[in-house]
Amino acid sequence: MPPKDPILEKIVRKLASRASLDEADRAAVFALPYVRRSYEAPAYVLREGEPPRKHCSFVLGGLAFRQKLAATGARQIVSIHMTGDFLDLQHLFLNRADHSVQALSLLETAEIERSALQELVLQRPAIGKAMWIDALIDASIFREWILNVGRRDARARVAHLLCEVSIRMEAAGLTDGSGYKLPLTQEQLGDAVGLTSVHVNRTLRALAEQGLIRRDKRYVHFDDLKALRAAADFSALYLHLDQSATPDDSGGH
Amino acid sequence: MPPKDPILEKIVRKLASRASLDEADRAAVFALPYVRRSYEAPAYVLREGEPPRKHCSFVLGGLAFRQKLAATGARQIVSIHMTGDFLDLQHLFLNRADHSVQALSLLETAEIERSALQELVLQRPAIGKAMWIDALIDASIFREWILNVGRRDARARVAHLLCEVSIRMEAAGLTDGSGYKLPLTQEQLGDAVGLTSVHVNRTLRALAEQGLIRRDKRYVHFDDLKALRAAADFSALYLHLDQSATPDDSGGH
DNA sequence: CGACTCGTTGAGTGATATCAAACCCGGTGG
DNA sequence: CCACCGGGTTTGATATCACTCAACGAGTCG
Repeated sequence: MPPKDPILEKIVRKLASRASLDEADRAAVFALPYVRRSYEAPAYVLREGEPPRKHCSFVLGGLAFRQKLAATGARQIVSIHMTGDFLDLQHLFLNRADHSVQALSLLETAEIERSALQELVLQRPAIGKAMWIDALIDASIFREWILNVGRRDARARVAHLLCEVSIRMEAAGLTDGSGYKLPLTQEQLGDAVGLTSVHVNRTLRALAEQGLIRRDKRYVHFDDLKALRAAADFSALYLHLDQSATPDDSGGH
Repeated sequence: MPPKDPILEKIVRKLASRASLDEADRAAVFALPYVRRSYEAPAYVLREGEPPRKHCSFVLGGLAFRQKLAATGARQIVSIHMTGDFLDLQHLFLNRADHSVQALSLLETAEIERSALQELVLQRPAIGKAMWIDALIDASIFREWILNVGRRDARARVAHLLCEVSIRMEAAGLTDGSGYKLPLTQEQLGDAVGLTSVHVNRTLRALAEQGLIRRDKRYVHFDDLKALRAAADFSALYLHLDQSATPDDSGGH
C-alpha cells in the first residue's frame, strides 16, 4: 500500500471517531482532492450573504469563529472552532451564508472541494453519519449559547465560556485541563457572551478575586475546576463528548 | 396504484420541497411505519438527559418548543416548531438529549420509527439532503437567536420573535402575513427572548403605542410590517426560505 | 362563587452599559 | 537605547435598561 497522505489521515481519524468506517469509506476520503491554506488573524473564511464557497475548510491548526452583526453594528460571536472542526458543515446544503466565519489566530486548513464533500456525505452512510454528528453537536452548542446569553448573569456567562473552551481544547489535544492561553481579546469574549468588554474585564477580575481562576496576562489557570464549573452552571452534556470517543454504529451499514 | 397514505404524502411533500425525490425515494417514504399521536399542551415530547426515543415526531398540527434550564431554574426556550417540522432531527444521531421538547398547544404528530428514519437519511441521498437542509435551517435559527438575545434590546428582541413566528407560520400556511394569534404566553415569550414576562408586557405595550402592532387579547396584527421589521432588525436571510419554496415534484403524480 | 392562570401596572432596585481616562506592553523607527 | 505608537487592558463615574416585588384585574374552569 502506498503511504497515506497525513492530512487526509487526520480527516479519516476524525470521522472514524464518530462512526465506524469501512475500507471503502477510508479509500473515498483518501481520494478527496484538497489544498492547504492558511488565513491570517482577522481574515474572513466566509462572509455573510455570500453564496457558499467552492471549498470547505477542515481546521488543521489555529482558531476560527462565526459571527453575526446586528443593525446597530453590535457583533455577536456564535461559535468558536479549533483543530479538527469542519467550518462549512453549517452551509453544506444551503444556498447562502447566514453568518461570517473569521480566523481568530493563524488558521491552517485543508480546503476540500465542496461538491466532493457533499457527494461523500450523501453517498457514503458512515461518512454521512459522522458529519451529521459533527453538525448536530455544533447545533447543540448553539443552543447552549442561547441559554448562556439569555439566562445567565455575567459571572456565569464568562465562566461558562472559559469552561467550554478549556474542555474542547483539551479534547482536541491542545491543552491539558488546567489552563490555557486565552485565544480571545476581552472585546471578543464580550461579543461571544453578550457583554461589554469593560464588563468582561470586571467579571474576570471578580472571578480571580474569588479564587476561581488565576490570570497572568492572557493565560488563565484553573485551580479549582469544580468550583468554576459550579459558578458557570456548566454541564458537559451538551458537548456530547461520548460521541467523539467511542463510535457506535447503529444505523450505518 | 393504491391510494397513498395522506400523512406520508405530507412528509413526501415536505421532503420534495427540499430536494428532488425519485420514485424509489417516494416509495421508501411511503413504506415508513408510523403511528399518529397527540400531546396535550404542556406534555413533554422529549426530556433533557434522556436517551433518544424510539420514535421521531413529524408535526402534523399544533406547536412545540425546545427548552433548556439554567441551574437557577430560569428557563430558556431555544426554538419553536410548527406544522411540517421534524422534532427529532437534532438528536437523530446523538446518544442523549441535551434539551427538552414540549407541546405548546395541542400537538398532533406522526411518530416514525427512529431507526427507519436514520436508515432513510443515510441510505437515500435525496432524503438525506432534504433532512440535512431541515437540520441546518434549525441551526441557522439557533444562531439568529443567539444574536437576538445577546445583542438586541428588548424592543427589537420581541419584535424579532413576532416577525419570525409570523413568517414561519405564513410559510407553513397557518396564517396570512397580516397577523396571528400569539401562541405563547408572555412568560413563554420572555423565556424565548431572555426577558421577564413583566418586561415583555411593557415592551408589547410600547410596540402597540408606537403603532408597530395592534393587539386584541392574544391576537397581534401588523399594520406596518416594514416598520416592524425595521424595529426588529429583521432580515429573513437566516430562514433560508428559498430552500423550502415548493419546487419540482418530478414524477409525483 | 372560589381558585387559578394570565395579563397589566407601579415603585424601587440592581446589573450592565456608556463614557472617559490612564496604563501596560510589544513593536517600530529614529 | 530610547521615544513613540497602537492595540489591548484596567479603572472610575454615571446612566439606563431590565429585574424584582407587589398588587390588582380579567377571563376561565370546576
